[in-house]
Amino acid sequence: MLSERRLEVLRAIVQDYVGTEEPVGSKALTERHRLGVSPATVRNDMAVLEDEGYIAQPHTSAGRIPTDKGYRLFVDKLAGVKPLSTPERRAIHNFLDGAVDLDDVVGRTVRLLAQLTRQVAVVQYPSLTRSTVRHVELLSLAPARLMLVLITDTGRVEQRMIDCPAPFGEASLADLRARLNSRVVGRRFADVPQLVQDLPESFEETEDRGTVSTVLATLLETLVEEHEERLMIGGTANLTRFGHDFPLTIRPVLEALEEQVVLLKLLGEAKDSGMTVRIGHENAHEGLTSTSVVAVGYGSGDEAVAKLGVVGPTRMDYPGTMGAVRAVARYVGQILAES
Amino acid sequence: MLSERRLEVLRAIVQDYVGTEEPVGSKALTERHRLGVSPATVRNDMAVLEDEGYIAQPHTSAGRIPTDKGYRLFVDKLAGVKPLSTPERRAIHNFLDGAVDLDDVVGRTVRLLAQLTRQVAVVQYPSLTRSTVRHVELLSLAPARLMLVLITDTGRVEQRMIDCPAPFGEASLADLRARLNSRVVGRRFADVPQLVQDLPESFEETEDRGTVSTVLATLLETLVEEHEERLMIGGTANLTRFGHDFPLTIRPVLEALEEQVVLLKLLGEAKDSGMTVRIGHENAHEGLTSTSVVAVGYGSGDEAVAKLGVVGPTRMDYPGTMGAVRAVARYVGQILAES
DNA sequence: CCTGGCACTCGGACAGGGCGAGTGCCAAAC
DNA sequence: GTTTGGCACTCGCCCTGTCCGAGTGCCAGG
Repeated sequence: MLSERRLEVLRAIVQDYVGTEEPVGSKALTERHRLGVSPATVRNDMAVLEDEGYIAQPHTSAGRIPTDKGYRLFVDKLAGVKPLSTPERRAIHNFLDGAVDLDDVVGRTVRLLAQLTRQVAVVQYPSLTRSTVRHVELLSLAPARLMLVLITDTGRVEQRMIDCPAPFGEASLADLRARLNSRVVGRRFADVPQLVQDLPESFEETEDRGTVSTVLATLLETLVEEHEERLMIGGTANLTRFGHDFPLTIRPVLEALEEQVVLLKLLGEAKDSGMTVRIGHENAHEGLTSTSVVAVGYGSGDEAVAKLGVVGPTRMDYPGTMGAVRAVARYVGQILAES
Repeated sequence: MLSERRLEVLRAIVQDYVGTEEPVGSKALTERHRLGVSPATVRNDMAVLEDEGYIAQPHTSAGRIPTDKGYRLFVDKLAGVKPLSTPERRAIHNFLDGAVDLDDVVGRTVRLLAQLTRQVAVVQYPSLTRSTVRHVELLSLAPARLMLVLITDTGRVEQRMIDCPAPFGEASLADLRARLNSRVVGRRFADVPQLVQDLPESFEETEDRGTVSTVLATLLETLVEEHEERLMIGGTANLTRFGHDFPLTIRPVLEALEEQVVLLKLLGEAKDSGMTVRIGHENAHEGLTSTSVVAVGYGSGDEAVAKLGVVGPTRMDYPGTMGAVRAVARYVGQILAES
C-alpha cells in the first residue's frame, strides 16, 4: 500500500502531465505543488511509484509519465468528477433545447460533447430493445407491398419494406394493424416477440395467415438485427491535438472509429449504470491502446436506453471529461423524457 | 498555347508526382517516359511550364510539382476517365446488392467509395425536393399529437411530430390523410406546396380547419428545412496517407468535414449532370485549399436526386478517382430505381 | 530547335560538441 | 527511520558545420 504522500505525488504527476503534455520531474513537482517536502524526497517516492508500475520514464534522464496503471489508480482513488461550471451547464441546456427530432438530439449531443471535452464524442441512438413501443404502423404502398413503421417512446422511428406473398385487403390490414397495436403499444420492444407469437393463429382465413406471418417475421427481424444499433460520432478533428508524434497514433484510431462494430462493442462493454472509464490497454481493440474511453448510459427514465461517451488520449483530463459526459447524459435523458 | 510535347511533359510530371509523391526532375522524367528528347530539352520545357504557372518548385534545386492550374489542365485536356476493372465492377455490385434499406444503401456506398478511391467519401441522401412522394401518413399518437411521415420513391422516410391546437377525430384524420395522398402521391416534392395550398379551405368545420392548417404548415416546413439535406461521410482514416508533414494539413480538413454545411455547399456547387472536379484553391472553403473534390450527381432516373463524391489531396489519381466515382454513382442510381 | 557539358545552388543527411534536465546514491541532519 | 542537500553521472536534444547529390540554368556546338 502506498503512503498518503506517495499518492499525492502520483496525483500531482498526473495533473501536471495532463496539463503540460511533458514528462514531469521532481523539481518541477515541488515547485508547482505544495507537497511540503524537498525534491530529493519526491525522487525517492517516484522511484517507489516506478517500481510499482504506476509511472515510467520515456528515457533515462527525462521526467516521469503515468502508466495506464497510474491513470487507473488516479481515476479510482484520487480523482473526483468535476462538476461543470454554470456557463457550461447553461450551454448544454441552450444547445440541446433547440432540437426538433431524435436525429437532431443525437446530432447536437455529439457536437456538444465534442466541444465540451475537446475530444471525439460517440453517441448511441436509443436502443430498440430497451425502449417501449409507442406505435406500430402498416402502410400499403403497393398491392403486395407493405411498409412497417415502428415508433418508440424515445422518438426513434424505424421502417422496413415488406414484400408480401399475396395482396392484402385493406380491411385485413386495418385489422392486423389494430391487433398489433393493441398488443404491443406501451410494451418494451424486448417483450414484443412473445406478445405477437400467436397472432397468425388468430387469423382464420388461410390466405391472410401467410401474409401475417411474413409481416411478423419482418417485425421480429427488425427487432433483433444488429443494424438496430446506430450511432453517431463527431469531433474527430480533436484527434489532431494528440501530440506532435501522432501520425502513427491517429491512424489506427480513425480506423477504429470508422468501424461502428468496434465502437458499439466499446460502448457495450461499459456498465449499464454509473460511469465506465477504460484506460489504454484496457481497451480490447488494438488501435485504441493509447486512448481512453469514458462512457455512461443515458435514458428517458431511470433505466439506460443507450450509451454515450468520448474517446481521447490516455493523457486526458479525467475529472473534467467525466463531469461533462455525465452532465450531458443526464440532460439528454431529460430531453428524451419530455418529448 | 503549349506545344504537344510540353503538354506531354506536364502529363508525365503529374503522373509521376501522383505516383511517387516527390518532386520530379528532368532526368527522372526522360528515364520513365519515352519522350524521345534529352533531359536538357525537358528542362527548357519545364522552364516554360513554370513561367506559365503550371508547375512550381518547392525550393530551388528540387524537382517540379504541378500547381492547381497544372492539375486543372491535366484534368481538362490530358486525362480521360479510367474505367474500372472487371473485379472492381463486380465488387461494386456484390457490395451494394446486399443493402436492405436506404440508410444501408448510403452507408455501403460511402464505404465502397472510400475503399475504391482510398480517399474520403461523401454521399448525400436523396434530396426531398427532387424526389417524388410515394406516401404520406398521419398517425395519431396522442389525442392532440400527430406524427407526419413522408415516404419518397427513393425509399427515404422523414418524420416529424405535430402538436395540434385541438384533438383531431379519427374520421377527420382519415379524411385528411386520404385527401392529402390523393393530391400529392406520385408528385414531386417541390410541387407539393401548390398542391395543398387550398386544402384547409375545403374543410368546412371550423374546428378542424385550424388543425389542418397546422398539419400543412409542418408538412411544408419539413419540405423546406435545410435539415432535409443529410449526408454521410467515411474513409477519414485515408487522410493519414496525405503526407508526412500533414498534422497541419489534416486538421482543417477534418474540421471542414465535420461541418455538414460546408460539405453540402461543396456538393451543391457541383454541376447537376456530368462530373465536377474542384481543385485546390478552386474550393471556396479555406481548410480545403490543398484538397480536390470529385463529385457527381446520381439518381434513380435520368435526373439527379443527390450527389456523391470524394475529397482527397490535390495530388490524387484523377482518372482513377473519376472512374470510381462515376461507376459507383451509376450503380447506386440503378439500385434506387429498383427498390 | 535540340543536345551535352558545366558551374552553381540548395536542401537533407550526418557527425560532433555543449547544455541542461533529471536521476540515483550517499552521508548528514532531524 | 525519514528527510534533506550535495554531487557525480547519464542521456536526449539542439545547434553547428560539413558533405553530398539532385536538379537547375546557361551556353556553345551540332
